[in-house]
Amino acid sequence: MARLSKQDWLTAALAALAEGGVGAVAVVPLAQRLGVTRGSFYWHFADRQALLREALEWWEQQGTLAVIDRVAALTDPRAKLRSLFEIAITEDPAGGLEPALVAHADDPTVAPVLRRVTERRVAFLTDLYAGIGLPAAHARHQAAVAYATYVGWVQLRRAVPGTLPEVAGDEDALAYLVESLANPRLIEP
Amino acid sequence: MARLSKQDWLTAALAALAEGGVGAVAVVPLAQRLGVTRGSFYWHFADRQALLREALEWWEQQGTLAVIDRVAALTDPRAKLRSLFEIAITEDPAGGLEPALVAHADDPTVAPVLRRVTERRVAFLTDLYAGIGLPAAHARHQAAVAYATYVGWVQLRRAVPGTLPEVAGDEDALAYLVESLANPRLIEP
DNA sequence: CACGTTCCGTACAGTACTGTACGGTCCATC
DNA sequence: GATGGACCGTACAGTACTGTACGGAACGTG
Repeated sequence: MARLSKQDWLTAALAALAEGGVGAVAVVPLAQRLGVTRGSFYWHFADRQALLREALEWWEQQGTLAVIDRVAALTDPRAKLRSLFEIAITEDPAGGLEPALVAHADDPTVAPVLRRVTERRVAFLTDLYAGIGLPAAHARHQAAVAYATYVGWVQLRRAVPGTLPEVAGDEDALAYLVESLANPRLIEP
Repeated sequence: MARLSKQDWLTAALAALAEGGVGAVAVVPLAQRLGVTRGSFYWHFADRQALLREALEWWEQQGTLAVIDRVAALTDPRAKLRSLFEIAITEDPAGGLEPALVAHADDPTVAPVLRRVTERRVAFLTDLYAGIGLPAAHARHQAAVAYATYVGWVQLRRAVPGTLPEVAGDEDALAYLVESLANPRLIEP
């Protein structure tokens, strides 16, 4: 398992990030897990932060845009909503990475990436809700609520898996969640 | 500001926990912020983990049970729901502490506390939803969704405050959120 | 005002990590 | 089969933290 590429370090960094947060993206532990010494790392990257930055950029490209593209291919707006939530909830873009990112949102390296991703996703959601007939402000509110639900759901699945079986694979609960988000009540503010 | 009590260290620990997570509950930085040296700490506590444990226990007592008691005093079940969400969202029990805890859910000290709190809250929510007429399984699902929304909401408020004005004090969005959670659709799974 | 308790400062030892410098190894290519 | 670039190991210096040991100050009570 000798001779690593830059990408090896990036994927290892994302895995560590998902498990232990920003603090876990440390050179020594990663090197041990990869079976090399830090000599390898400092050849590929300038420093610890460079690794973190590049790993996050890679995730921003892969994880977020890919899903949006897949859903945008559909035509029926309500089908788009259902499909989006199903994909987002069940596929779990990068194995519990999101909770870790949200948790370290104050980190100067994480913050801008998280900001961009959140913005893009909520904007996309807002469009979808507008597409099924919600007025503008209404759609924006519903998008915020729906995105919060998504964030909380993956967060809980990771935090208390045994305690809350609903968030961890229960078919009925999942269907309920998707329907709840795809069919918002038309509440007058 | 000399001569501290044990409680001084506990509250300082909770503040640090909210800001920087479990890793920020470190003796040296806390001592600096409190204007003393570590000599003080090791008189009050056996070690770092003792501080973390006692701080979490204190939070579990204060934060969670108090809110439930206040809401339980009301009679109308739907008013209970509204009141609960309003309190939970606006008062923010302990200043962004929850996101930090969820983030470090794998920490052996955090895990049991978080498990108990989540269990208690979801059970309480389930009762409330059953109280407004939802059948049992339905109520449980809705409780999970609602709690996820709450978790995500406070999480987002802390993570991307500028980006998502909805989650940070917007009156209309807040009202929309509360109504969404207090008036679930009656979806047949 | 002595005196024990409560609380804090300081010094020491130990651990885990970050960066840097440099020497060495593997490997394709010519 | 030598040569140069890609890759890794090792040693050194520096930082930030945890615990422990112990001496001493501050304080309330007799």
